[in-house]
Formats: sequence, C-alpha cells, structure tokens
Amino acid sequence: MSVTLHDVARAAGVSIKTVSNVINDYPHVRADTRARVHEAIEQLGYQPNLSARSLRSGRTGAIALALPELSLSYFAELADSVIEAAERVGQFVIIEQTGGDRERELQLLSSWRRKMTDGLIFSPLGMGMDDAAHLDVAYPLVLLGERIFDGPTDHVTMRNVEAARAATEFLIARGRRRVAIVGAHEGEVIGSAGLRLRGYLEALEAAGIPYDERIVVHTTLWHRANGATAMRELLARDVEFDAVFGFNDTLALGAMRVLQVAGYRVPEDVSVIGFDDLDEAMYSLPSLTTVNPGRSEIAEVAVRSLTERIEANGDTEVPPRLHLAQFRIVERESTATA
Amino acid sequence: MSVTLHDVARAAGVSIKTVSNVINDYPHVRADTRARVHEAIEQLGYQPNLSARSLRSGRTGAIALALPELSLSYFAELADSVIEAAERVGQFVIIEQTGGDRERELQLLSSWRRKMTDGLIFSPLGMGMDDAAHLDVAYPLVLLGERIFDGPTDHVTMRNVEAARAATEFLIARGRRRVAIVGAHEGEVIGSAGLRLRGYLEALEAAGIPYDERIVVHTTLWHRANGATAMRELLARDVEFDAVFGFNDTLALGAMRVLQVAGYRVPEDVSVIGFDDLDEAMYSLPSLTTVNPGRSEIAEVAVRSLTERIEANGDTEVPPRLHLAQFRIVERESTATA
DNA sequence: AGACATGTGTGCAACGTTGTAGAGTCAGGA
DNA sequence: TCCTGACTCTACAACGTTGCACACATGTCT
Repeated sequence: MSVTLHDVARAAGVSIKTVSNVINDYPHVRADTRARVHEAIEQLGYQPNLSARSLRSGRTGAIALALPELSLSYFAELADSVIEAAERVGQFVIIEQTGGDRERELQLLSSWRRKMTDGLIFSPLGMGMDDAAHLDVAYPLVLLGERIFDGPTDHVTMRNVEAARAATEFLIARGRRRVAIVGAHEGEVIGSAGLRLRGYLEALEAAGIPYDERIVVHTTLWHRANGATAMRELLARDVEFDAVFGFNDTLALGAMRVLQVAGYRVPEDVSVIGFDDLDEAMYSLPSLTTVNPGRSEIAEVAVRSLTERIEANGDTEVPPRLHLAQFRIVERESTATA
Repeated sequence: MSVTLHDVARAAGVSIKTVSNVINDYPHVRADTRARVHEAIEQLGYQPNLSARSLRSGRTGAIALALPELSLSYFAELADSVIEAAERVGQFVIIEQTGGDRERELQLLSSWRRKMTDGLIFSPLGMGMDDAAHLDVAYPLVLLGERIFDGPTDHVTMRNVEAARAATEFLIARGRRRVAIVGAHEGEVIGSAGLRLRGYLEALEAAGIPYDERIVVHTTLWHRANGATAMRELLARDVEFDAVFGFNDTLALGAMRVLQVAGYRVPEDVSVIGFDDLDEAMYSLPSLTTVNPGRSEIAEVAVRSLTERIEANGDTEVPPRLHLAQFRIVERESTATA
C-alpha cells in the first residue's frame, strides 16, 4: 500500500530506526548514511504516517479552534488569521462551531474529539462566569474573548474597555454629546458588551456627560439584523442622539442602514462608529469608522501560547497569562465633526 | 494516563476485544455482558484513542476543505455549511487556505498533510484547465467550482450559466437594456466568470440586445475593492448603462457604493444585482437583489459524495459525478422597473 | 595500556486499537 | 447419542512509529 519506514530502510540498507533518526534530525548519523536515507526517501516518495506518529508520541499536530459561527465575518477573519499562524508553526486547524450555545460549548470542552487535537483555542459566547470551573481541563487551552475571568487558562483578548472608551472619546472630541449605544447586554459585566459599555461610561464621565439609558439599546445577538432592529427601537423611543456606537461592525452597519432609510444623514446628522474593522467596513456607504482590535496579533499570540503549552507538555511552571492586543481607531467617512 | 480498552476490560471482567466489540456494535455479545461493559465505560469515562483507531483502520475521521480564503464571505459561509454537513456524518473538517495561488494549490494536492485526512473537498481558483492531470490523485476528492472540467473526480457546483442568464433576464424583464458587467475575466471560458458571462450573453441574445464590450469591466479578483475600482473605471468610460450585474455580491456592493457616491440613485437610475446571496446582501443600502446559488445544497452534496467515496474505499465502480445545485433569485431593493 | 567519552547504528518493546482465527458453550435435529 | 451450527468470547498479531537500552567503533586523556 503506502511506503513505510521499512521500505525506506530496505532501500537504503539501514535499520528502520536509523531512517527514523534521520527524519527526526537525530544528530549522531554519519553524513553519507544520512544522504543515502534521504535519497531513498526521495526515490520512494516516503511520507510519514501521522496516525502512527500520533499514537507513539501522543501529539496529533492539529489544534482545534472553537468559535460561534464562521458566517459571522469577525470569526471568519479570526479563523483566517489563526489558520495562517498555525501553519507557520506546522499545525493543522480543525474548526468547531458552537453557535454560541452554552450546552454545545460545555459539551465541546469534554468531547472525545479533544483527543484528536493537541490543544484548543476557544472563543466562548454562551458560557458565563459560573462556568469557569469547566475550563479546568487536562489539555492545553487558550481562551479568546472575556466572558470568563480568573480561569486557570491562558487568555488572549482585545483591550475592550480602553478601545470602547477611545471610540467614545473620538466621537465626543468631534462635538457629539449624545452617543447612543447599540448592542449592550442587560446586566452583563464581564463580556465584551459589558466591558465596552464600561469604556463608554468612563468616557462619558471623563467628559462630564450624564449617562442616559434611553439611548442605550440592548440586543441579544450581534448580527446585522439586530443592529437594524435596535435602531428601529431607538428611533421609536423618540429621544435625541447625534452619534451611534455599535458594539461591533455588523451592528453598526445594520443600524446605519436603518438610520439612512429613516432620512438621517451619516455622518452629518448622526455619526456612526463600529468595532472590529471588518473588511466590509471599508466599503459600506459611507465607509465605517471603527476600532481595529488587533485581530492578527490575537491569533498570533493565541497560537504561540498554545504551542508553548503543548510543548511544555503539562509542566505547568508558567502561570496563566493574559495578553491584551493593541487596538487602533480607523477613521473613515461615517464620523465627522458636528 | 488516559483510560484505555484495557482499563475498561479489567473493570468489566472481560477481554479487551469484547470491549472493542461492544463499542463497534458487534452483534454477538450477550446483553448482560454488553451492559457491564457499557457501565464500565461510563464509570471510567473511556474515550477511544483516535490515533490508534486510525492507525489500525486507515481512516482518520477528518476531511480537508481547501479554499482560497476565509476572509471572503462566500467561502466563510461555504465553510460553515461544510462543517455543519460533515458534523452530521461524524467527520472533522480541517481548513486549508490557498490564497487562490496555483502553486499552493498544486502543492496542497500532494502534500503529506493529505495523510492526515480521509479525503479532500477542494475549491481551486488558481489552477487552470491544463492542470486537470494533477487532480488524478489516489485519495477521495470532490471538486467545487468549475475551473477544471472532465477531471477524474466528483464535481459539485452551481448552475452558473443558467443563474447568470436568469439574473440578466431578471433585469431585462424590468426594462433594462444596458446591463453592465463587473468582474469578467479576460478570455476565460470555464471559470465562474466565463460561465456567468456566457449566461449573460445568452440572455442578451435571447432578448435581441446587442453585446457592447464597453460596459463589461474586467477585474482580477472579486473583492469589494475590485468592484469599487471597476465601477470607477466604468464611469470613466462615459458610456451609458442602466443596470449592473456584479459577478458576485462583494463586487456588486463595492460597485454600488461608488455608483451612489457618484450621484446615481439605486435602483431608479441604475439597478444592481449580485451573485452569492451573502448575509450582508440583506443589509446593504439598498439591500441587494442577488442570486442564491444553493450553497448549503452544495456543501451537503459535496460531503455526501466524499463520504461515499471514502466508504467505497477506492472501489471506483461509480464514475465521476457532476451535481449542479438549484439556484434562485432573491429580489430585494437594488432592482426596480425602469 | 587502560579508562573513558563520544559517535554511529541496531533491536526490542510499546503506543491503543481492530481483524482473524479459533475455543468453548449450548440448542436442536438426525 | 452424536453432529452441526449459531452464539459468545478470547488470544494473538498486526498497523507504523519512536523511546530506551545497548553494541560496537573510534578517538582522547591519563
């Protein structure tokens, strides 16, 4: 069937162990032996059997990336970055979609599928603070996002509070005093929505602007449709506002569309800012000012942390680390001075 | 370390083979033995070692999905569907990104990474007709898209010609006679661009409308930026047109934005239609009329074909099949009667 | 010369699973 | 009674790889 070490060994006139040694760059192999083996490998087109190697070594060479849904552009772009980063360190990526559902997230953490991968990069959405204990797992795990703090795991995420504060201040600096929020989550403290709201509040306070809950709209999800619905609700409330901070780009784009249909000019009447810097933010009409949260940095660091943990092989001398990526505000056409 | 068949066997007081038999639903096991084994499995939390199973059986349980780029919404949504479909038949999906680069595509076809997966679902972009021979590989392969015909492989794709013809006729039926194209590929015949152009030409001919190459704009890629650039070029040509057919949604959205900035009203002055039915087509301003190419059907059929091939295990009695998914036109706001 | 380190290569066992062949038991029919 | 076949379970040997222990050669230092 397939070419194995045995075939190569026979062709090169050495033992299979020597072939194995050559492949694994074991140093004590004579140059000419090494050459002979390499030649035989070349000639026969030998490719190592990953299953056998995994069985022996306990490593599979694959990492899992669990996220809510690839159809959400943010996660698609994140997956892109993670796959790139993983490829650079010679790992495959297996993607699992949770739909943001708590049950599926918990299931996934202890699924037999974990055996197939060396580690997991996990972006939870449905799980809450109470579920932190579930994260104490026996395999390398890196968490993205921040629904759960103080877990026993490495953590890579964006500077939600600072970035949201910066976004709000960006609007305030351009003369906006009534900044509406689209995408808040009722009572949430530690999720992205909670943190971004905190940044918003900090900015308001620093500027001496009173908080008005009437211009804060809650949504369950962060899809375009939710942004649109939220904006309809906001308009129905009939309170004044001169800017909108969408807690992500899709929310902002959905909201912006409804605003425009309702006859508001963006950015003149209402400035709009988003969060994520999706590719499409560049091509909306008007193009969307947004926060670039440092996605590729997040992917890069997550993969690096995970492979470090994998290589440390459970020797947990390094305590859980938290990495916060650099953000920056990308100014486009949807914001202007009042 | 980890719980193995041996541990379960000891706990249940049977041989490991019996445990294996229970797990694999071998029928000749007494009910009470089966129960005892199941109990032991439950108690110990046994999970089979996939590497060992792969080594023994030659199957890995994973399939690879190779596509240009997850950042392109179409492929992200396709990947979403493929992962869903694969999960239903108990397979993992490993995603590989080619960037649409021919070299990387060819490399990927013979990469040692193929050993890690039972089969490949491949959406090539850079490869051309001359590369058909490279597709004659020793593992199960299903091709998406149609840059290469008459290969020795299963093929799942959309009805490009009919759908493009239908889209064009949709515009013509609404009184448009000057339908511009955004996204054609110079000289291409068998790719999506070539086929969609053919559908366009068929529709023109059927309606007795002369072809005017001045309103056909070529692009290299199909990103938003290309749509925007193409539309600027079209406007610069200063020829009349009353509709735009973007060969995909991102092109159409990019083009629509430039149109609007230039002062044209969509759909009154210019109607715009896209292709793909991305989620965001629903939330642009105006929302985009487009062709839904049957993405989930494509994913479903591709996974099913591949698993059939995998299970047939090389017994190639079934000849290469071609499946064309159903399409339908989704009418939204970007098109109207002249 | 002897002791010792270093370089080069090998054989064996093991990773955890499943296919094959076969041993033992039991019921039913000749 | 014996034979046959079905049922139930088991031992053994693989799948292809790598860690370990060791054998042997060669060089280096007392």
